[in-house]
Amino acid sequence: MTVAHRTDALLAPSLTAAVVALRRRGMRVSSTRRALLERLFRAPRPLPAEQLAGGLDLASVYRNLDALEAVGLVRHVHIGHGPGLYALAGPRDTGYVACERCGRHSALDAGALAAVHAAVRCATGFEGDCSHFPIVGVCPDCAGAG
Amino acid sequence: MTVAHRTDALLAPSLTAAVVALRRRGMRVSSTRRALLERLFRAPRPLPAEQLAGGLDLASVYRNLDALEAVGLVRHVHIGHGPGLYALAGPRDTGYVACERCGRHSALDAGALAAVHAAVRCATGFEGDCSHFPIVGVCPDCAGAG
DNA sequence: TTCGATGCAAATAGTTTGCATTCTA
DNA sequence: TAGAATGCAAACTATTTGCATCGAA
Repeated sequence: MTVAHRTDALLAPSLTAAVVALRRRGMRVSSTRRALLERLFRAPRPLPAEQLAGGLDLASVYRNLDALEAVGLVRHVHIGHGPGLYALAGPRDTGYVACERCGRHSALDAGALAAVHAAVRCATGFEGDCSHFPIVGVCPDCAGAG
Repeated sequence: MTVAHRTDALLAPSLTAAVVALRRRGMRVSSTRRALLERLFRAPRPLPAEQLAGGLDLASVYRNLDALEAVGLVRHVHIGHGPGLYALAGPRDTGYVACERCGRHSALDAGALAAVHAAVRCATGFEGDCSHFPIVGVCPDCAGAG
């Protein structure tokens, strides 16, 4: 059984759609930005900026990731140590679980999210927000791989 | 209603107990280390190394926090952005919720933790580990303060 | 032909490491 | 008095910012 990198639909289902979305916002589509988008669409899992850069200027990559995230096309995950991991975004307001070994993340369905929120709220009074900072754990693949 | 900084017992309930625990491990109790421990016992909430240092050498503080954490007396929390936050440790294997605004954290009781784990496992197959990387959210105080 | 995006370099925050010196056990 | 811990300085990683230049719309 394989764990999907994304279990929900992308906000922009294709590179073309993403480009259209950007232009609609008045944002330009430079070669660097297009290259970054292509890499994001090809990425099998959330990746650190440095890995997404691969030759592109790191500062530009960070600026682009910020811009794309501000527009809602990209999301980043902080899993404790190590660099932030970036991936194309699905719809907001979902909760996520991220693997602390490989960085993959998976969405929680509405029921699971409600159950988590209820347990947390009831035990502590906290309002959990797993959409920006996911619950960290170990995915089945990594658990299996020891 | 006030949110407790720690809802569980400390591993070392007093400075004296902590010092004894260290010596039993063959660790020395220098003035810097003792000062750091005092500050940890006085801290009303998890604090960044820099704040715990306050005059002490930062490098030494980091080395000490690492050493104390290795021994299990201290635990640190990463809440996305910002520096790591350090606090005296309670018993392991508990789950935690951390406030992304003020850094306070609160333990999940066994029932709540089991509920969270079950929801996460069932929805995604992931094994959540909220003891090292807590669930991030907003505590009642911060939520109230807007 | 404008102004958003780029590339380079330098700055920053948080943390770690090297090393000679100090001090605890 | 051995070696753990310290303090200072320098290295390091991840990220941000300043600025002159370039290029997409």
